[in-house]
Amino acid sequence: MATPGPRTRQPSETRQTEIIEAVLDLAAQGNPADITTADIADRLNLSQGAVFKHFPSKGAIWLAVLDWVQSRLFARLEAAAQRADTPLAGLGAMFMAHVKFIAAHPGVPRLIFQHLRRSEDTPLKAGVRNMLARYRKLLIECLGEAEKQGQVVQGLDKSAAAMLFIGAIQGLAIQSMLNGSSTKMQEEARRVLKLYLQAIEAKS
Amino acid sequence: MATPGPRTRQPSETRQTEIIEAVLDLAAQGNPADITTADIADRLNLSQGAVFKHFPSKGAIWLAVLDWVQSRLFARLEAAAQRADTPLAGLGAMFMAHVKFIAAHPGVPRLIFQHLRRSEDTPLKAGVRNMLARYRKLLIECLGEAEKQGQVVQGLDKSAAAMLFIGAIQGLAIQSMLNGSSTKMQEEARRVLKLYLQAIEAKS
DNA sequence: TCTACAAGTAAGTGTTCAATTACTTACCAA
DNA sequence: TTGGTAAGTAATTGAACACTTACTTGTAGA
Repeated sequence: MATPGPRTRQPSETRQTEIIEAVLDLAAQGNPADITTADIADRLNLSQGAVFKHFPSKGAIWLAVLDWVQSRLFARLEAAAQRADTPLAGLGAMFMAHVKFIAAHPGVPRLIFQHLRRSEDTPLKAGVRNMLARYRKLLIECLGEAEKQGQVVQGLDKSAAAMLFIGAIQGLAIQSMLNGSSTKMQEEARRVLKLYLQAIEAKS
Repeated sequence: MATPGPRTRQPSETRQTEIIEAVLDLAAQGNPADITTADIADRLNLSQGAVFKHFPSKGAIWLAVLDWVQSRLFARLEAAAQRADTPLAGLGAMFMAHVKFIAAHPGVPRLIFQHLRRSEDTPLKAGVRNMLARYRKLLIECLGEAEKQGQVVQGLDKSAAAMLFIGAIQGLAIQSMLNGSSTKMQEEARRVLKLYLQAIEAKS
């Protein structure tokens, strides 16, 4: 038995991951901005004050969550790309992997958008920007490979293609945030992806 | 002279529009969630309490702002579409008109995303959803016209095409929110639009 | 001119929430 | 066994903020 009775006295490392998971769960249900340290504590059956034994501030929690998201998401994206046979198939696989990730963690888009909104340069926003830059780079590499192999039109505007790719996913994410259900999302994603590929594929 | 000296004692209707403009200005500078009624009052050289002479609650202010945005945006979109010669040109004109609107009112995407984040169904969120539905409908009509005239591929997935259109704009909006400058946005928009049209245009 | 009312102010109230404090308890190593 | 420390609690603090209240003032219309 791993956790007998009411969980007490976990090492800080464990608590930190528990807190991150709690935030993701709470973000999936409601407005991330409304998540309080008391909400987090409740979910772990802890007192509100105990949260601050494991993170120095609430901002530090957001940073840790962002870090978690980034490492998990990119692990999935890169794995999907490498499993594919061709660069273009890799792009498609990344698209669907990303959509799957969002469906599995519905709180993530909400979190991202929350930090985007601030116009000052917080560490949070820098983290989001960094993540998007990394994403663009990954996409442009893939597109470059595809161009070499003649899978996409020669002289393709790869920067614009990356932007449209990310925009398409963001559009889907927003759609699922609006109607609250991510059930149809997978199917819609397939159709949008198909259309996207029309824009970049080498003409037959 | 319309406004001599320190403005005092304006009719409520005037104040209401002043408040809406103040909110848009403040949202352009910072996090909309951080805008307080005191911030708004400061900007109009009023006391904080005076704001509530013109709106019953802060939520009513958000609703009024959303309404303002919706009516202005759609006026521009529809005008752009009608000025164009063909349905496809109309789509392009709408795209650029929307981007221009965002560049002119950088606070608007922030406001929209703010209300999207809540998962409960607030009137605000319903308003945003309604606006997006109206947008989709407008796009699908345009695409239908273009299909009739043979400007786009026959049997085009118009729903997916509308989604990709909106996603592309959202991607651009997020981009400009991230780097804080909307200067390059117009140029990037042109390139993304060109790519988008590749996806739907009838093959020559 | 005067008066009713819309528009304004200043000073609260109540609540929410992050962070702190003072204290307690479980656990591990010597 | 015992002492130090990491993990926990309950209670409090202080700031922020939406909204209210009691009162004042400018102004349009009779």
